[in-house]
Amino acid sequence: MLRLTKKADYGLIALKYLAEQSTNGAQSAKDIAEAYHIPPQLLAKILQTLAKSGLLVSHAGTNGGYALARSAHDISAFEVIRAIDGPLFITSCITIHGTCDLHGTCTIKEPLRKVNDSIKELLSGIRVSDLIEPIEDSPAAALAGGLVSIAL
Amino acid sequence: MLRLTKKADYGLIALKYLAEQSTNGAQSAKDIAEAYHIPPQLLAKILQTLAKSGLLVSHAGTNGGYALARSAHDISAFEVIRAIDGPLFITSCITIHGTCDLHGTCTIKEPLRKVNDSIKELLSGIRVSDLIEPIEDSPAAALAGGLVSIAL
DNA sequence: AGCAACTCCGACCGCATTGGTCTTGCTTAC
DNA sequence: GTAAGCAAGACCAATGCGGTCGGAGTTGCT
Ligand code: FES
Ligand code: FES
Repeated sequence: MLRLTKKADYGLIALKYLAEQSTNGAQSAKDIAEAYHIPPQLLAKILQTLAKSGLLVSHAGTNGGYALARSAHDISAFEVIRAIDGPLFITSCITIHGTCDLHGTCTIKEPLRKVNDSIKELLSGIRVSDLIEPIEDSPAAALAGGLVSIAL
Repeated sequence: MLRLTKKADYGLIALKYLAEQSTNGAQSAKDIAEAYHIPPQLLAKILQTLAKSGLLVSHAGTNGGYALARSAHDISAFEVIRAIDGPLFITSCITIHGTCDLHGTCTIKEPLRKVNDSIKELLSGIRVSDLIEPIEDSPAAALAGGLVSIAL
């Protein structure tokens, strides 16, 4: 259930790496790929997507590479996933026609949308800076992540 | 992102319908399918899966059909989704080998697991009975759904 | 009991999406 | 000028989802 695509997974790994190495200037796609043993060409394409979305800045040429466009503290996991996997959402009702086949008959559409929003809130509360140093169950953790209440 | 399969969607619809019609005895898969204009054979298979998972009880023969195994108040959305889509989780690292290719190198595995757990908690707090009468933003809603705090 | 209708059940198949690769071209530093 | 690196597109293989088919079992009626 609720599978996150591998591309998004790779994207988050790369983001985290770039956040850690932010002092060393730009990092090439090849370097990141080798550091984690993931297909270089695939990661390159992912980074391009992220760059087009404005999350990364790219610099071509020798000693070029990618760097974070904003501070690691200011990039949410939700943005990353949305940039890579597109605005797909939990309601599978998005067919090619743009709308669900069961336009009026589906009765659980609205409750699921609420759930969807909650998950969105949850992911928006997670920033890449949080991935670097996993804050254990400290009081600050609840504050950092935020509280998500699900109301049907 | 985070797409819920159409099967699970159909399953939830069926569960809701069965909960509403619980007084009228068992309902056949064909009846439910026609009520919502979804492929009958497909829904049949979904109901079979749910029956095998113990969420529904099936009764063959004339005037047979399916009925809820437990009270609608006691079946969570999480159980339904898990029964249909299997125990797939947000970490896409479950290859055919059973474990991720990046066994030690992946650094975001643990944070994502926490997120996964939070979503699980969220879905577990939603019961089929909640789908029937959508409780608007009442104070009881927060109580019913529970509060989910995400702590990395 | 025998029959017929009805419903569940398991196996099967086409297709969309995803993960991954290759080729080509453009930009920049040295 | 040349090598390092990004950018962009087409292209391919496989997983798994959505959907379909025929069969086995059960119930109610005569
Ligand atoms: S199937 Fe379209 S809203 Fe549920
Ligand atoms: S890719 Fe396996 S844990 Fe992230």
